[in-house]
Amino acid sequence: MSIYDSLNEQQQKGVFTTEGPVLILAGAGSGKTRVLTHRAVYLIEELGVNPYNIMAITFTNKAAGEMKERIENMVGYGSESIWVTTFHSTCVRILRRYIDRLGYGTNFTIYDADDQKSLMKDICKRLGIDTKIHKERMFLSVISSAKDELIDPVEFETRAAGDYNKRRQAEVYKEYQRVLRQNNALDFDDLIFKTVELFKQDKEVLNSYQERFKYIMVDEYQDTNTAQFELIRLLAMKYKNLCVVGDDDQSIYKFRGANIYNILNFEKHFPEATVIKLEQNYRSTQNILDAANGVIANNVGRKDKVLWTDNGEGDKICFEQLESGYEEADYVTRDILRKVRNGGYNYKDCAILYRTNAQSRLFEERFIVSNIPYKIFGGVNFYSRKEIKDLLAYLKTIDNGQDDLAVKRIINVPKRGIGAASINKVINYAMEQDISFYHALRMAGEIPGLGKAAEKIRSFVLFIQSMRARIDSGYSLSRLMQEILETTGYLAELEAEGTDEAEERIQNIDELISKITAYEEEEEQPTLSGFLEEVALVADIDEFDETNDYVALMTLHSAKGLEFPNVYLAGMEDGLFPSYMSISSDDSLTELEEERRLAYVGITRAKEHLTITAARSRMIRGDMHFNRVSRFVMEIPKHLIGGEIYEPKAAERPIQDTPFQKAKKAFRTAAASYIPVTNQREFESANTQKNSLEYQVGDRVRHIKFGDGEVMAIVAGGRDYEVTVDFDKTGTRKMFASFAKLKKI
DNA sequence: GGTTTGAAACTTTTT
DNA sequence: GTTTCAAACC
Repeated sequence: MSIYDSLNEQQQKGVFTTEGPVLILAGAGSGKTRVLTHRAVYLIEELGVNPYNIMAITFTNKAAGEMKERIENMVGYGSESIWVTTFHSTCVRILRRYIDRLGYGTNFTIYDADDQKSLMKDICKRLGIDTKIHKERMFLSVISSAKDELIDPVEFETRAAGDYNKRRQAEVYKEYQRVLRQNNALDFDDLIFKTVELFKQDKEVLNSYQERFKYIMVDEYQDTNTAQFELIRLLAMKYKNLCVVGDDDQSIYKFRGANIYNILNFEKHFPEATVIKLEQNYRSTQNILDAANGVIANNVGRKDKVLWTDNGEGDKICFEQLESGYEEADYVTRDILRKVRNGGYNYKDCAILYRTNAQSRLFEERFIVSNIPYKIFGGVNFYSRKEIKDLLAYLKTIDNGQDDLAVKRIINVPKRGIGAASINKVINYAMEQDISFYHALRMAGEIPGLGKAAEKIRSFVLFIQSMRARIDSGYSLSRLMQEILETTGYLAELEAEGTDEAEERIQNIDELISKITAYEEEEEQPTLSGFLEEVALVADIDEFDETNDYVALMTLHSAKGLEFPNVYLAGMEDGLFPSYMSISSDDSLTELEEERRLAYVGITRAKEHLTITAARSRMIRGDMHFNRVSRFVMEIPKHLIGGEIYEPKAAERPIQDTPFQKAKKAFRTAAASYIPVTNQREFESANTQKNSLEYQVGDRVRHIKFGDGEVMAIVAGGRDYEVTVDFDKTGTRKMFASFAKLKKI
C-alpha cells in the first residue's frame, strides 16, 4: 500500500507522468493540489530527483505555504530546498541576485498601487497633462497591460504610430520607467517583465536557472499572463519537464492581463504534451455540481468537462429574493444563526461571497448587532493603511534613500514645519542637480531660499543617518521601530489625539511591531530589506486562517481556491453580478463569459449547502437601483432550486425602471417595515426578550460592542422593538431589541 | 504653514 | 454613503 493508491486513475497519471510537458485540466475540487504535492513527493522519493531541482509556482503565498507544508509532511528530510513560491517572489529572488546586469541596484524597492499613483501624479504634472481629462489610473492601466504583454516603452511608441492619444501614453510610459529607474524601484509588473528581460539578455543567468529547475510545476495556470507564460517557457525550454495545472472555467483575471489562451492553446505551444483531465470532484454534492455545470455550459470555446461526484445529491440550492439589501443581509444573518444553533455548523463553516467589496458593509452592520464573529477579506489591505505606510516609508528611507516617494511621504510626518513651498524648492534643486530627493535634503544648506526650513531639514537628515548607524551596529528591527515611534513623536501624537480612530491606528502599529518580531523570529538572518520585501508581496487572502471561528466575507475573486461547507452568494442581480460594466461593454460577450466563470467559481466553493440571494432594490452610491435576478441564477436547472424564483417574465422587464416606476417602488419599499418577519417561529427563537423590555426612553444602557448610551426612542414593530440609542462613543444607532441585547445600567 | 470646509468622485474584480 | 482633494481661511 503506497500513498499513491489513494489517488484515482487520472490523478495517478498526473503524478507518474513526470517527463515532458503535461497539461492537467483540473475541475474545481478535483484534488489538483493533491496531485501536485504527490507529484513532487514521487519525484523526490521514487525517482531520486534532488528537491533543489524542483520548482512549484503558485499565485498566492497562502497556496505556496500550504503546498510546501504538505510536501514537507510527506517527505520529511530534504524537502525544504524545493522552491515553492509565487511568481512575484520567485522573480524578486532572481532579481535581487542579478538585476545589476540590467543597470538597477540589487537593493531595489517595490512600489505598490499607492506609490504608483502618486508617482503618476507627479509625472502628469510635470508633462503638463490635465488629470481631469486623462486619469492617472488610465495611464497606469495602459502601462500595466503593456508590461503584461512584454511591450517596452520603445515598442509602445512604435506601435502608437500616428495615434495622438497613444503617443501621449507612450511618452508617459517612457517617463514613468525613467523615474522608476531613477528611484531604483520596480512596480509589480516590472518584477515579471524585468526577469524575462534578464533571461533574454543574459544567457548565462538563464542557463543557470534552467539547470536548477529541471522540473517545473505551475498552479492556477489559467491565470497566467503573457509575461508569466514567457518566463515559464524560457525556464522550461531546456528540459521541457513542465507540468501546468489549471481550469479554463476558473479563469477570472482577464482584467489583470491573464491570457486564457495560455491554457487553451497549451497543446499548440507544446505539441508533445500529455493532457490529463480531472473531472471527479471530492468537494461538493451532486446538486451543487449540477448547478455549476448548468451555468458554465452557457460559455462557448471552453475545454469540455463535466464534473461529477460520489458524494450524493445533497440538499437543494436555496434561492431567496428579498426586498432590499438590508433584508438580504438580515436573511443571511438569521440563516447563519439558525445553522449554527441547530444545524451543526460553526461560524467558520460559513462564507458570504459577493461581487464588489462595497457589499460587505451591510453584512458587517448586521453581524455586529447580532454578535456574530466575522472577518472581511480584501478591501483596504493592512499594509495600505496610512499609519502603516508612513512607518514603512521610514523604514524604506533608512534602508534606501533612493526611494524619493518614501522620503517625500514622511519628510513632514509628523509635522516638522517643512511645508509644500520648501519641499518644492528641494525638488527643483534635486532635478537641476540630477540627484535624488534625499541627497538634496542632505545638501539643504546649499539650496537657496530655504530660510529656517533648512535647519529643520538638517535635523530630519541627522535622524535618518543616526537610524542607519543603529542598523549597522546591529540593532534589531523591532527596536529600531520602537525608536522611530518614540523619537519622531509619531506615537505620542496619536496617543494625544485620544479618538477611536487614533486608538485603532495604534493597534495597527502594535500589529506591525508584532509582524516585525515574527519576521525576526522565523528568519535566520533578518534584515531591513528582507522585511520590507516580504511585506511588499503579501495579499490579504494570505492571512486567511482556518483555526479561528468566524464567518468569512470576501469577493468572489478572493474566494478562488477556498472551500466552505455553507456558502452564500449574495447580490445575485443583473447589473451587480454580472456587473453593469460587463453587460454594457463593447465586448460584452467575452466579458459576460468571464463573469459567468466567476459565478462558476462561486458555486463550486460550496461543499454541502449553497444559498443564493438577491435584492429587488439596492442602494448603490446613494441611488436606488431596481435589478432583476441575475441571469446566472436562471441558468441553474430549476429542479435543483428549493426556493422560488419570483421573476415570471424576466425577459420583458427593463434592467432599469422608468422614473415613474422608480418613484413608486421607492415609496413602496420605504413604506414596508425595515425588516419583515419572514419566519415567525424562527424569529421568536431569536427573540430572547419577548415583549417586555427592561429599559425605556431616557434610560442608560450598555451594548456589548458599542458601549454605553442613552435610549432615545423605542418603536414597536411586529413582535420586536426598534430601539434608538445615542451611544457616547459611536453616536446614534437604531437596532432591534432582540438582537442588540441591551442591558440597563 | 496649518486647518477647515465643501465639492466631487467613486465602485468591478488584485498578485 | 464614503473618501479624497482642493480652495479658502486662520
